Amino acid sequence: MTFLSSSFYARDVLDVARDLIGVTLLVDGVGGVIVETEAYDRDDPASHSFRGQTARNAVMFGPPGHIYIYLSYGMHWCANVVCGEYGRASVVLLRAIEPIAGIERMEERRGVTKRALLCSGPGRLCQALGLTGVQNGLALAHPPFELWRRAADPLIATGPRIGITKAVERRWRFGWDGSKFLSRKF
DNA sequence: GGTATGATTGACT
DNA sequence: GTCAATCATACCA
Repeated sequence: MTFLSSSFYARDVLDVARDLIGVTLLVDGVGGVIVETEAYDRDDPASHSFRGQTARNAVMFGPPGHIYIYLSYGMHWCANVVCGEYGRASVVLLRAIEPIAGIERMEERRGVTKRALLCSGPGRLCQALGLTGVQNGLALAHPPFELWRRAADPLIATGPRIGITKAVERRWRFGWDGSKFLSRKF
């Protein structure tokens, strides 16, 4: 197993979204295998970056390989990986993880023990891993983050993104086909 | 200053 | 399946 290099993120957002499936993500040693992602690009009406740079989405316009975290619906944090060349303002939303390490810590944070409810969904994932606005803008190449290149070669499912009202026709959702830890079936 | 909206979730029928 | 919670953000006046 080896760490993901910084060049991994400086590619087309669709490729990164697909290649992140099967990657192990740990935050302070807590996490598991990414099983579901979504891509958001600059020329994408569903993306936060579509209308240009603001205070909230500034991290999206920075260097790739950093994490963009925002508060959704006033309650839930959502985490994204910045992709493409500097300023491209494209990101991959992390939607679900198969819990592997630090299960007890995740159960404490989530208040549930059912394995499939720990990290299946962007808000749940952030709560389980302890991600909030505090980590917004941090580089994934440094602690508390660890991203290990995937060992297996998963069968990838694709489909329309969840919870959006614009550009709904784009099939920019990626997942590990058949995983029990998806936020929803494909 | 006012208001509509939202990359969600959990509770409930 | 439906729906409320809860508030930062974006946009308009």
